[in-house]
Amino acid sequence: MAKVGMAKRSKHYDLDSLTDVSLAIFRDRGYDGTSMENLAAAAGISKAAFYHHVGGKEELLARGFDRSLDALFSVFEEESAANGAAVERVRYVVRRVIELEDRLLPEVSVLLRTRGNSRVERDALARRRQFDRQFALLIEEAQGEGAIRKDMSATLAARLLIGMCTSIVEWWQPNGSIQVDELADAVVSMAFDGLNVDSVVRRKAPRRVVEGRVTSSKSVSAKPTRPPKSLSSPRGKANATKKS
Amino acid sequence: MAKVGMAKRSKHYDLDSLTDVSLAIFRDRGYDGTSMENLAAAAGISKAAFYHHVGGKEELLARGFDRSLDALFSVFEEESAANGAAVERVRYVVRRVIELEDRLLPEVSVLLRTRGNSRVERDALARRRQFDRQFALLIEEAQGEGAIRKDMSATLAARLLIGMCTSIVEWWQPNGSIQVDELADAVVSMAFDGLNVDSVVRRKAPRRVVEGRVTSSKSVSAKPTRPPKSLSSPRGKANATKKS
DNA sequence: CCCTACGCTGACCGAACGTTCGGTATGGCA
DNA sequence: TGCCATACCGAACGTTCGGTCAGCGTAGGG
Repeated sequence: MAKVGMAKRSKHYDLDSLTDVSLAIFRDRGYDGTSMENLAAAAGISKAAFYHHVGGKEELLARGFDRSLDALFSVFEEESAANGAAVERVRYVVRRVIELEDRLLPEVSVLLRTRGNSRVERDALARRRQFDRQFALLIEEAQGEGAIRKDMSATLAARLLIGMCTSIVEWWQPNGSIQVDELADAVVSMAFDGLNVDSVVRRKAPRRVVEGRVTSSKSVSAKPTRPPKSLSSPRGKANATKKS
Repeated sequence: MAKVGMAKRSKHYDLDSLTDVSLAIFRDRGYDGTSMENLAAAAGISKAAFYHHVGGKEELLARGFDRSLDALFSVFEEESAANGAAVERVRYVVRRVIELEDRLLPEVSVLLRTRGNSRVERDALARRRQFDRQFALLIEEAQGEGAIRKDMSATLAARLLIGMCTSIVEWWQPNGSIQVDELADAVVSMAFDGLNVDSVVRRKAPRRVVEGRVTSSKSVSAKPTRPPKSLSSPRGKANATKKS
């Protein structure tokens, strides 16, 4: 049980970093399309050595699911998601989800692509559906407060809105040319104001306008309180090689 | 070569119907998560019998890709997508894409989930990216005509818009309680008018308003010329059984 | 009534899968 | 120095994969 000094002495691999690597590979080959050989190669060790640190393929998947789902649900617990006008809470959750997609891109991608072929996957799907339900409830609340149009069912609006958010993981690359905040602004703005030209000019919210144009061309719509820069998860590197 | 009367005599399986079955299974197990045994079982025949009709697993995938991509690109060729105001053409394409997702749900689902693990998949991805590029061009054109806000890049707007559309395949079920037209209306309306309460009341387009409310609570925004009810593709039935 | 062509089967193939095992190198501590 | 836990490897495990094959039953034309 001599664990003292372990973290220092062992300059080698640990479950967390191998999970990082694995999820990155899962993300771009798909879980079923990834072999343990792929993962070991990406980590730079043999398959057997890989198994020395990792319980199995499905454990890695489960850890990825937990990472994203825990992060997703914790959003609802946050101050700005629990108090205030429902619309603002919706906006806040949307922003936080997008930030999560940036910070936990592989985890969220893998979660969103899961089809429920195993027990682990089905459990994750159930939790995810629970999240969607909770989000739809928020939308409904905002409708009740008269802040979101009622001519569309809350369920449908919620599906389309989180659908727009989740589709981001398909093309998003962290540390790319576009900033996460810009992206979040764009999504919130498009979702609430629409793409029409006159969308920007709103009478409802007080917004400074100069000669018929909004003063800032970027970061349009309302900005709620900024979320905290907390939580864990460092990202590992991985060099994958595709087959065929 | 006595092919006369074949179609009549052979009341059994053909490539097209087996492709239908296979794509349905691919849709809910994922391509890599599906075995030929799964497909044969879903078709109700032995694996060997299945191979009697089908060239191989990848052929089925390729046929699915072709079905969706051909249908997707043919949308651009249609009258309403080629002529008129760019915004209307955007709206039209969005509607047609949603209809395609309804009519070719398995095909489109499989296409959208492809990760490029083989030559066939990479080719399909390339074609799909080409579609997205063409769509972004349309958006750009609409911006140039002053019909879509310019404070968001055409690329980003295109990604979010088609992202909203493509996310539909994750939960949509044909012949469900909600109609395809309603869905398309909702998407177009949310994308262009936004979710804000005052979104419905627009000064730009002439729209009848009674006491500050739009006359119709459903089917809000503009409706372009209806697309044709053409093209092929009957759907087959399949009873899949999950593993684990 | 036989012949042939076709639809289909069970038995099977080599390869790749996830996983395990026997064994070796290493490095901190007794 | 000797010891042992740890990190790692090559090889192989049993299973499942995508795919093949020789042969069987039968329908239809001669």
